[in-house]
Amino acid sequence: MAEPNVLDVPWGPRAVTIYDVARHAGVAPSTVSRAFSRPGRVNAATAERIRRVADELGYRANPVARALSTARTNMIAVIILDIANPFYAEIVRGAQAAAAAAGYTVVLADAQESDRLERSALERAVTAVDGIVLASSRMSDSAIRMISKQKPVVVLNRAVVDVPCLVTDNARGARHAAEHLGALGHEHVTYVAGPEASWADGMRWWSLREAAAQLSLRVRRIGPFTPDVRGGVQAAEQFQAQPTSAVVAYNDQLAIGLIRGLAGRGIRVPGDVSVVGFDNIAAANLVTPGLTTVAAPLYTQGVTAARHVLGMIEGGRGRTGQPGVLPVRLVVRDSTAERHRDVRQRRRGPALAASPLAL
Amino acid sequence: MAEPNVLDVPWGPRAVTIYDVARHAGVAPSTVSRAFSRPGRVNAATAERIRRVADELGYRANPVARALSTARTNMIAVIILDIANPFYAEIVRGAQAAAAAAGYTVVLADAQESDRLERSALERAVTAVDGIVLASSRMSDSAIRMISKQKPVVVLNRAVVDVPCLVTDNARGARHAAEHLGALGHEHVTYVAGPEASWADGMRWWSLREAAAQLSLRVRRIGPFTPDVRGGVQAAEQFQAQPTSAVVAYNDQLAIGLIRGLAGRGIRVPGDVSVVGFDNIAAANLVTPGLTTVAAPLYTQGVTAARHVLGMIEGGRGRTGQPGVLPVRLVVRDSTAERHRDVRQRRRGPALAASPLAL
DNA sequence: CAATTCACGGCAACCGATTGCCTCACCGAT
DNA sequence: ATCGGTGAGGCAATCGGTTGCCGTGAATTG
Repeated sequence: MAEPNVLDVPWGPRAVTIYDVARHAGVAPSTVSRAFSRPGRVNAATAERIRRVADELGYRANPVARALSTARTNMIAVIILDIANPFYAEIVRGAQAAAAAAGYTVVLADAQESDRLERSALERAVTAVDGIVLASSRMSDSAIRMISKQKPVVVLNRAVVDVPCLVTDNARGARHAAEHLGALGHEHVTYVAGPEASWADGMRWWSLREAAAQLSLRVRRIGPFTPDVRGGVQAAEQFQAQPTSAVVAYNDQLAIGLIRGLAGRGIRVPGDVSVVGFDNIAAANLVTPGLTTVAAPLYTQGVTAARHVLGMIEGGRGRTGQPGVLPVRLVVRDSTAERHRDVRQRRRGPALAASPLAL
Repeated sequence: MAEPNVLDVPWGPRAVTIYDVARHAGVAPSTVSRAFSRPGRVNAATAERIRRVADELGYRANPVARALSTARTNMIAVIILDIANPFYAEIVRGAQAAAAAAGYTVVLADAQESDRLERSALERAVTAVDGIVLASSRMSDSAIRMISKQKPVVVLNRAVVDVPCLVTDNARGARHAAEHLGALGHEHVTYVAGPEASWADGMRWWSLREAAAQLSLRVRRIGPFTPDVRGGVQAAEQFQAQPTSAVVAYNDQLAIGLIRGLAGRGIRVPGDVSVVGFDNIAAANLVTPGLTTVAAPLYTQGVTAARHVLGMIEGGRGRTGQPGVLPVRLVVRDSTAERHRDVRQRRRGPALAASPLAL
């Protein structure tokens, strides 16, 4: 009778609050609140009764109200550039696991590779969450520093002065790639570059160059290309103009696209050209040939980043000194092989034959 | 002097509120609030002054406080089963675009294929967002109905009575696949099943069966398998015991894994076996051979779902009658071909030769 | 036995924005 | 001169928890 007909109301009667519970349990609202959030503060029997009443009424704390008074939302944002990029999946998983363990929820925001969208996502996030993991960003260093002044921020795969960062060991990765190719007899390596705004791209190219110099390999760079399969196909066209027997690509998508593009031009991998990628995305093991690539501990990176943010939320400022560096390893699959001088091997390679370069 | 040293405070002094703005502008807080949210309600000159002061002070409305009094968070949750599953990427993109257009933010929650995690994600979401898009779910119908009583919910790729749903035309998709295979001369099709809890799996198998009957094809079913590449590799083993010349897989990952697994056993696709997948994930076009698959308008599905949820939030209940059905199309690539009776074609197929079935 | 501590629960003031209602000033119209 | 209308702004309640402080009765202590 006093109960309104549930079917009439759009989405149920207004949710039950601590006030409802308090009334039914014959206590003050504050006691209800403490019964849940301050164990030991209220008498065990009372707490039990409150909990029972709350259960019967179907009470759920309103996180918005809680957030307003505590200034804690118990959420951290993970901002990724592109949800379609499998690279982020493991990072997100790791962050989610670490956050959940600490009672936090991860909200994911996808910037869709757009500076503008990233900004607006951040704009909202900064006021709505307790901390932020920027899993690679296209924004300027100073913009990131700005955000970092307002909320705990950890930046991934990029070094920003005065902001806690967590990067993978691109230098060592590039070195591994160079050594691997060198050991296979390659003497000339092309680097297929990703976005100019990418910090990782700079690191990878620079380190590859460095390593190549030490190993007496010659390197050159083509690009930039958009870091997806399409970009790789485009790269193939440009590569063909001046081919080399070995390629290191900014990431796996580029590498995969490149291999596709080469195949379309009758250039075989690894028969004619060896290709190394970066990131070890799931697809790297799906394509034919399997892609040799530099793998980073992505899950661990996610966990570490989230823990760090959480630490900054609870504690004080984070270490903003040197960026944390995560180890990498080279996963050797079938896209790299010994260099072949033997031209007979190339069955359908007129374009290559026309090239002045000896592969 | 009165200003505390910014460097001393963990994350800036307490954010500036409408009260600060009001004081500096010499008006009441309510006027500040209206200046922003109720255009025309305050004098243009006053509004302008308030806006200027707010800018100078760096005022940003606190979404939590706003949400508390309006009972609107302006967020919708999109819950996906597995962030690593590329299938969801386009859906999320579409939902995000539609939400953004309406001034809403999408928060993504990844259930990691776990009923428990999905539940807890939902548990939190239900109180923290205005509406929910369940992009496929492993929960029970009744649990979903429960949630749907509390907040606007739209379910994707699954039909739940009394809850607004949006599915792709699995029946037609299965028919297309069957017709395509039939036209290529295949007479016996194996369905490689996905999770039993998947509504889509049931639909696909059932419809395939139906279509096959009409086309006088014989079908059988193996599985269930986990809907990832690994599952597909396992399926290959089981398939080999009783091979057929054509296969329809629950989704692309399974199809890709199956092709891998078959290749490892010397069975070639499409030479020996034709394979059709579902979903048309990005990788379907990356693998070799390119995967023939049933494609659905995923982006559109995301847009539609979000619009629907938004409509329910603003308006009343949603239509819960028949589920909306989105059209599909068959993308023919290289994993399907004419059936070969010719055994010479199989160079390394002893296992197949041992089979009693004529392919 | 008096003094003090302690456990337990209630009161009420927040958190920051929104909004219904009221007041006041000023307008033209009667 | 009076009245109704209207534009502009302020007051204060409200959303639902949280938490500092206080009061009470009981237990502990010297």
